[in-house]
Amino acid sequence: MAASRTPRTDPLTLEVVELIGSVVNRYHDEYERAASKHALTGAQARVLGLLSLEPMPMRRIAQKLKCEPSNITGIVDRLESRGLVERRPDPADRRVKLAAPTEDGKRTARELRDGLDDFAREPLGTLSREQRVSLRDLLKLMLDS
Amino acid sequence: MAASRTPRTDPLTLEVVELIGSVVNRYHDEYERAASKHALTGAQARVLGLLSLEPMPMRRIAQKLKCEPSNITGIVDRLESRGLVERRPDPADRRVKLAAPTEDGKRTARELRDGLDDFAREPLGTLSREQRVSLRDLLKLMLDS
DNA sequence: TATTGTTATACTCTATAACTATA
DNA sequence: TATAGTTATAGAGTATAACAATA
Repeated sequence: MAASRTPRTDPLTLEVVELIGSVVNRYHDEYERAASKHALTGAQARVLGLLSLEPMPMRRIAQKLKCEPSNITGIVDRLESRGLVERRPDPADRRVKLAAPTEDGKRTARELRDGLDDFAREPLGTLSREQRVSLRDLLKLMLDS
Repeated sequence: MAASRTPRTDPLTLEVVELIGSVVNRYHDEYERAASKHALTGAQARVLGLLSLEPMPMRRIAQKLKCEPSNITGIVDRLESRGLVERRPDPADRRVKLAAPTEDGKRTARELRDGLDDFAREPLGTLSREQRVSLRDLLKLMLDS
């Protein structure tokens, strides 16, 4: 009568959660490895990658990274001292500083992105095209919830 | 004649990598959120979760977490000072200290694990049983590479 | 008054190197 | 001599609170 309601005890779901955990670990390791190849920390690599898509105010970086704005100051400081990022004034609001990647920073971001290919090539390389389509559709479905 | 060889430029693969990145972020956020509900950091939660499966020497915790053994001292110190973990002597080797969860620690680990249900319930909840089976099989295939 | 970025502070995680007690 | 755990140290990320410049 009372249908089992909690996914808590569903072995299949638990197995999938477990597997996703493994994927998360593997992805995370690859990301850190790619970053450290360029002597960057994970946080620095994330900020650089973000800015390579679009320059933005310090405050918005913090929103994207879900951390306090005060932290961004130090991270951008370190990227700037290495010539990968620069701070520009915002003509529209003199309080705002726009962080933007330098040419060197753009190149580093591109190489960093390519470094993730190790992830694409290995775990994903074993899947056929059809399987990758299935995986894509399932992940999209998941993330749209 | 020369078949396109690099997955680097394959849009489908890139899309899947992008989606996996989103899943990684979501999973990571849920994990941190569950940990901070118990006033634990991510590293503390990971160690506690590990020990809840099986008590082990300090050194092995470091291997599992892929960090230096010296770091584990502090993390276990903090867990121990909160009564979640204790250090026991190893009868077989007096150099070794076995870290083990207390009853309180076991309960916390269990609650932490249940906290991940938010992840299982929401993103995974939208998938049918058949879709979860497909996802499981694809992830297994990926991780076996 | 409110907002942007910064500084100051304290805590945690991290790697490295040196130390201790065992083996 | 080799190994397990620890300590000491320094760098980085994090949150909190207070500050200057600007809106």
